[in-house]
Amino acid sequence: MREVAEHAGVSRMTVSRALAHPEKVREDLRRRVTESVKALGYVNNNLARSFSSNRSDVVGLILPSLENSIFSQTLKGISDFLRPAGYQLMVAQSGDDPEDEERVVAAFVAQRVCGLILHQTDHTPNTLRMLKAAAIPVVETGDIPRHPIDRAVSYSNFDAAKAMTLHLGRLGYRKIAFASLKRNPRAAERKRGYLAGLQDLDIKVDQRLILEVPRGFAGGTEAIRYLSQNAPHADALFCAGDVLAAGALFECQRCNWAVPERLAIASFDDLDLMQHVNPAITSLRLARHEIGRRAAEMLLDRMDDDDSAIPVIDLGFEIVQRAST
Amino acid sequence: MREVAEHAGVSRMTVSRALAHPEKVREDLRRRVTESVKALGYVNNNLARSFSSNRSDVVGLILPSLENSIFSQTLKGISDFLRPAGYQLMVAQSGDDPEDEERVVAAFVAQRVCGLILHQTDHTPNTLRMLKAAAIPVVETGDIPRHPIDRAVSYSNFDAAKAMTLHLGRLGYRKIAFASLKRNPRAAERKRGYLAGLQDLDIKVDQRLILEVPRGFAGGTEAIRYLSQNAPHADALFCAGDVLAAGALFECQRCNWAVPERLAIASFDDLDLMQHVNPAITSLRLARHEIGRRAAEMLLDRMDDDDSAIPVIDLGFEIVQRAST
DNA sequence: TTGTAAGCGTTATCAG
DNA sequence: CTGATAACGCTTACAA
Repeated sequence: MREVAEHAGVSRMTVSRALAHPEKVREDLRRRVTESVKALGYVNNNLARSFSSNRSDVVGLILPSLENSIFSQTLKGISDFLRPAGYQLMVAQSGDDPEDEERVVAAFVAQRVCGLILHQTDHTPNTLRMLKAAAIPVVETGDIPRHPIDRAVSYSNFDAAKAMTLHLGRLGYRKIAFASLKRNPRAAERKRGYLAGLQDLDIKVDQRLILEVPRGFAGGTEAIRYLSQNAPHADALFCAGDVLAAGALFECQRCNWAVPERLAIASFDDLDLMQHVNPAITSLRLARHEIGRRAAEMLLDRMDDDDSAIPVIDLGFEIVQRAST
Repeated sequence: MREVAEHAGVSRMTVSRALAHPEKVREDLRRRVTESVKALGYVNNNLARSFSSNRSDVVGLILPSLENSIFSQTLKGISDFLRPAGYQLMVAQSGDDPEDEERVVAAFVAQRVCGLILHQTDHTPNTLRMLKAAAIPVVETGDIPRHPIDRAVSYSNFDAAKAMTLHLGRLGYRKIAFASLKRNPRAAERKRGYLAGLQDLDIKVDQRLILEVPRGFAGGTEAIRYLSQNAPHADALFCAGDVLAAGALFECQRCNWAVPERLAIASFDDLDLMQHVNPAITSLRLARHEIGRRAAEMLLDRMDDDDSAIPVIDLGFEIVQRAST
């Protein structure tokens, strides 16, 4: 920057101002500066800037998993909003383990991120302490948290699962099976919603209809195999996981189980895939991209000390009825 | 840090050393420092550290798209390697546009990332200039670059597509259609490979069999509709895109086109999906997670000024023959 | 092995 | 609107 200042015949301070607050510098000087910057190929040192001003423009994002397409949508939503606003995005995964999350939060706080988006609502006491001490805005976004740290943008896993269960009940299904995922707090909430839905429908819980399977297509395959052996009376299967339902459908095709006649299938996430398979799968549409966008927006508002907004935004969901139910 | 130093009764320098090079501090002092750190809840300021030492521990990653599951795999591979090594990951997307990439590179260079992984091999002159000026290690990874900037870890889109075309030829298919993606340099390379394969097979190029479709399942649907109207003589369809092939298969199911009897389908990427659909789809298995891991590894080697490694690593591919061909 | 002093490149502050 | 000066919190280099 010193070189630029000399080249333009002004002080370093003027260069700094011309770059950060152009409106505070007289037109002619500003032009001389920008020309010198270009001539010398000067690249601002953001590290020094952040350090000096004690405020960085890097947002941290912690996702349960980096290779899950449903999180990619949120990631993109966040990035789409952040980048035009001049912010950078740092990512890491927590594997849905609060201890892992704690380590990442520690690293991000050390990195002095200016804000944090957490796709998780369970945190260790240490994480909460660090976040409080760091005093940076935080937006949670995997579920509607019971005790939000700061702000939250999400849908309610409980409400969505309950609504789908009621929907299946309204369609006449009574032996509704539920396939959940192990060690996944959001899937656990969905299971709670499913159980609440059954209660509203006056259907007694049948433990044989509640399963836990691994994630991915293979989990869906497993679910169908389990049902055909242990619970052939099931008339519908509600899958808590993204691609479980598709895996289940593919296995039904192989077993010649007609969907929805032999078994109806409903899914929790409306991936593109759901509307292209045969038959198309009934699912819950969640505004995952929008959640990311809004979370980023909220974070930026928070950085400007805008306390006006509602602390928790529930973006809801939509049941998309298709041929599989 | 001053507070920690006072609390532990040592100099700030000793604290710094105890944290960065524990082996260079006597046991008892080291313990006093770590205890003070814990007692005061001190979090190291990585910004100041990076700024002062003029070397950050943040790696930049630029992907064509953030919401594509095939890139997620690479992203995860990178993250899995970087995080245990104590590095952070900053991500952004380029939309396969070299101009966009240039903007992101500029931002990342300003941020003083210690290395860069680019999932792209076409760059603007300005990007190259910046990268050279910044003198940071760069690993390219979307294809085998003709003129690598620094290092590269990838497979060859050309080789893979050619091999699959030859494979289809060997199976007896002669009217092999190819579905490519618009504005995607990697798909363009794959098309070149397809054409080279045809030549080796002594099959004359039939322009009616070469299509360009939008990405996603819908593109596959479109490909089948196009073929049934304009090129019903096609006996195989080789899809250049990740989910195109699945979309095509689903449309075949709806049209009652038997796969592979009426039309064989081959895919470029071996997503999990490919082995679960009916029939399972023949595809090219690319070590996407491994590419990420190796790219990160190479980057870290480069930072230690390790010039020993081979500049370009071709991780190859594997043809997975399944029921669809 | 530990401590001292200087400086990294920028912005905040205040004076002109 | 512009410029001089002093931080910012850490590490490097050197001295003890």
